[in-house]
Amino acid sequence: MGSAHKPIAELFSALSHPARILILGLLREKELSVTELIEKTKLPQANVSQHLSLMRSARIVSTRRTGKSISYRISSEKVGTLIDTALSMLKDRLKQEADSLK
Amino acid sequence: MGSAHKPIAELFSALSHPARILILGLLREKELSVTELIEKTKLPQANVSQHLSLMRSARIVSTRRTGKSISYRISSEKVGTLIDTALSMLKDRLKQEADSLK
DNA sequence: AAAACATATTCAAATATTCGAATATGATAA
DNA sequence: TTATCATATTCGAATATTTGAATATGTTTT
Repeated sequence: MGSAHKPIAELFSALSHPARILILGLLREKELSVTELIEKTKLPQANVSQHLSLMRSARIVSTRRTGKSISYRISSEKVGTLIDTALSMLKDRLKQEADSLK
Repeated sequence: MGSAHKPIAELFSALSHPARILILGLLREKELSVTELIEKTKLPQANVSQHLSLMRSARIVSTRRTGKSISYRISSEKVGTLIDTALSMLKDRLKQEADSLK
């Protein structure tokens, strides 16, 4: 298996902003419209739309029209896996730090 | 479980550069000195050192002195898991694309 | 058709990241 | 100690990302 470094880095790059992690956390529960995401995140409309657009380009979310609005959803369960693994690493660190205090 | 969005984003950020993915790929096989990493990656010394320093700050690699040189290694198998999951997502996409060509 | 609503895009300013060149530090060998 | 080897840091320029404000587009409702 060759050298997929750039695409891998791009994938992680799409995950490398707190607002996007927040949005993905919400989308993990259920698909949501842009308006709902704006309400739940308290972020400005343009900002939410920009982050969604970036994640859509990176293909970590996808969309469908649902009546008036547009719903976003996570495009693969593996996105959730990535976030869970990252979270698990952070927890490991906390445990390590606690342990090293004796 | 609270809102660890920033640390999670920072972790992914540390993974969001092709040179760093390349380096991590090499370190997955075995721990390597900076000199060895420079040779294997063909990247300039300062550049390698900068990327290593960044990953060290992000705690995805750690170091030890080994005789003359300093060896870097991946600080958790979960870093490998993240990369594998990302790779797997990319493969899924290729399959999808192939399938959608009939 | 006009108004209202939902979402996207553009633009420029602010901020952050990356890079190479040069220099600095630190350890070992002579 | 001086020289050499291995690694790190600093600096400024180039590039990329993020943001808010404004505007545009597209869809429904009236």
